[in-house]
Amino acid sequence: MANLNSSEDIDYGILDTLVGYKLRRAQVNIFNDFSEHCSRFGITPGLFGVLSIVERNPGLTQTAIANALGNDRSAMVSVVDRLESMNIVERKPSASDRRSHALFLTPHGEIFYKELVAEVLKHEASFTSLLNEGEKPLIIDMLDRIANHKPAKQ
Amino acid sequence: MANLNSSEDIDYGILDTLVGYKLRRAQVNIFNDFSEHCSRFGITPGLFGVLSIVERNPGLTQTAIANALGNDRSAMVSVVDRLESMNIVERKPSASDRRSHALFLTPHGEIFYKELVAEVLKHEASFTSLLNEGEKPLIIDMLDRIANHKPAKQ
DNA sequence: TATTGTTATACTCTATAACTATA
DNA sequence: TATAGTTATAGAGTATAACAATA
Repeated sequence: MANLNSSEDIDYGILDTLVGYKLRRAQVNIFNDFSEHCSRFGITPGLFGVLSIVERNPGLTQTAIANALGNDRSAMVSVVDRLESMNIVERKPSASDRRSHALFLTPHGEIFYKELVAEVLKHEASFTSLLNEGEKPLIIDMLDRIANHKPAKQ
Repeated sequence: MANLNSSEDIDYGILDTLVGYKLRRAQVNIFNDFSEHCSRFGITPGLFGVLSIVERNPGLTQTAIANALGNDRSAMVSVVDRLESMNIVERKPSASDRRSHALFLTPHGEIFYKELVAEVLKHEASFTSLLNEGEKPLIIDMLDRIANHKPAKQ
């Protein structure tokens, strides 16, 4: 009897030629591995993005960070709440604008982030090992092109 | 006064070197454009994936399709319900196993899918135009490697 | 015993709208 | 008038567990 559940004989048709579909499958797999690596830190890919921006750009506002990451500022609230509750990030009143909060890593956050980055780099190396000489800068360049492409509305 | 909301001067640090982060940004952008192109069809990237598998592999069970797409079979229920309510897909009783449903495109679904593919190919061409000679097969190959990589648990 | 479709459920992510305090 | 942070809310996507029918 034919095995209707085997995925070996599946014809993916056009999906095998679509960059978007392949991007999706790759992104899900690499994010799952990231999450496994960083679960002991309690850090998800989204939290890591915020931490990385704060670490390199201390004093930015929540809205600036949301814009940098392409997210809505409303989503920043619970993220920063979580990072503050973990004693990794702190909100400080902005000197120039009393509406906004300036974000900084705490002293513990600085140490935490360094250990976290070491784990992230292990994860990254595992995937980078799949790429041949010169392929990593090339795929990052291609992904930048795709990420920044804004087709004209029709 | 310094503009804390400009994303021009942001230092992305390690994020600029992480394939996972770049994949995420690229995938979000290309999925948004896909959704805009296909909104008049009422089709999301996820629905398109199911349709493409059904069209090329008529008679597969819901579980087989979920496995092919890397999703859980429980998520197939509402997806197939939606596609049936749109008269695009139909569940037929499996001849060999009365537990399972065999999925097929309806006659209208066949026409619908052809028109949909034409729109998807416009979307795809817009992004493929960003890639130079030989880069598309290369990025698809790299994305396949990343999608299929299963690091040993540590 | 195992699998299929299903249901109920829950969790994350994301986005929108509206409010307040400030600018 | 406009903006920052916040709150409430809602939708999509995804996953787990359990159940009835069937294998």
